[in-house]
Amino acid sequence: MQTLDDISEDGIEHDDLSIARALEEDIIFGRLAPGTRLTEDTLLARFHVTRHFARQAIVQLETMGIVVRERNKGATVRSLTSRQVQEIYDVRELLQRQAALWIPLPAPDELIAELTALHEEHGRHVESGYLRGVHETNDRFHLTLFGACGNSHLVQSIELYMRLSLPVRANSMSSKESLRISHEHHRLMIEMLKGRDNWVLAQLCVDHLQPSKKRYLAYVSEN
Amino acid sequence: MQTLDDISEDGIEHDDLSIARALEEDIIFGRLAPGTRLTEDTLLARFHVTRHFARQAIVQLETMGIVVRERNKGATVRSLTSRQVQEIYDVRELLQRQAALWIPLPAPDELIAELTALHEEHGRHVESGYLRGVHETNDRFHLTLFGACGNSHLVQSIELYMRLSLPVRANSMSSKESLRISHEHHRLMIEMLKGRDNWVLAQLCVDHLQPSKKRYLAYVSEN
DNA sequence: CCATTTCATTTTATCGATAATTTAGACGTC
DNA sequence: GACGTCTAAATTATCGATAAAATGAAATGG
Repeated sequence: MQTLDDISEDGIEHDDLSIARALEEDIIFGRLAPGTRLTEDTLLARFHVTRHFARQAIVQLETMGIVVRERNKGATVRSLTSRQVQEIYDVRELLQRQAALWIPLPAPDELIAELTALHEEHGRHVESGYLRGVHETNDRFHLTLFGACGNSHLVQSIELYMRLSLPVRANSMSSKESLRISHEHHRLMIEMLKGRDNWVLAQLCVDHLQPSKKRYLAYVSEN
Repeated sequence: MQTLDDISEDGIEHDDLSIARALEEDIIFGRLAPGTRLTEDTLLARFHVTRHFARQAIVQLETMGIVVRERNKGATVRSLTSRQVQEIYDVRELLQRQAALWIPLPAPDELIAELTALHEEHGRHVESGYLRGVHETNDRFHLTLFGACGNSHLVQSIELYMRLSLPVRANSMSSKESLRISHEHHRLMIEMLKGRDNWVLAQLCVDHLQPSKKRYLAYVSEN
């Protein structure tokens, strides 16, 4: 297992937000396993920033829900029990289903166009195996889609739960086959946006969440 | 209008969390109007803490969603447009309805007992006009109730949205009549917990939110 | 040999000072 | 009088140093 110390970030200017983003990526790509300790000094050394920023970044990560802090003990990458995963996904499904139901159908052409563009970029990244791009366009796709529901607070909560499920989704990034299935789901969603049936769309959005959840739960139950 | 400077907190030891709580209370009781600026120096003077804690408290309040920060400009108490209130309440209703639906009925006796105790305390505070107590027992009542759904993440999100709607709920604290109605709702909820009909309970929980929302929306529309 | 205490090390928490940024008002120019 | 520029005041952002707390290893006593 690679440790934090092996990763260096020379010559890049960092603030607390970019540190948080970098670490977020490390987690989804499995470079940082759940439970890993995150000491301020390590971040200090890796990102060449002052203690203030390292600290701030950890606070950031905590409010983003991907790190847990204990007083006077520092932070560790959040690790999820299967119970917690179940809970998180129950709420994710609730939120995303409702967002889908609230999207006015048929959706306007600009939205379709925007999503189609994201979808194509996503497809390219899947085929070329550029995981960072896959992850990023995937999230942008969903946030754009759900953004159409018109309730920005709901979208914010959806975003929060997307981050909470980061370690769960990490597994699914490894197989090109599952990425292709996910990509196909996205295509169907765009089709549904052209129609008038919110319920089918909502069901599709919920079904879309199942594979990575199931894969993760199966994975933890055998350990 | 009372300003921040008029309030002093001599002789009390504060950390960032207690400052956040104190300010939260100021907001719900209307002592701090939405839009009010919150400078670090003001908090410094009021709570006699170091800059570090004042700052931390503001960050806290920001993540709690009751304060907005702009870079290099400081924080202001969040003010909600009617659009935002509508959005927040749409999500609140979604979350609380689902939580109610997930509560296993009939509820265990211990839960009934716990809620009944809270309910009685709430009633006493209403009658004696002790608003701080009303607010606190009210929130504890709801968190205990929804906690019975078994999904701690859902409860956390419900809590978040309770805080987001703080300024909305502030209005309803002023009239004893509306507090009594609210109190009666709680009694009905406890009754429902003894039965087996989740849907009635859920509807009651949603209806319970309407008065303060409507009062607030009516209030802002006439200005 | 086990339990307990002490102590050095590691790590986080807190602080006051300084730097950087924004704001608003004074001033001059067109 | 409108417009832009320049300062001074107010305020937040950043920093390095120090304090406090937790941890684990070594020493001590039973």
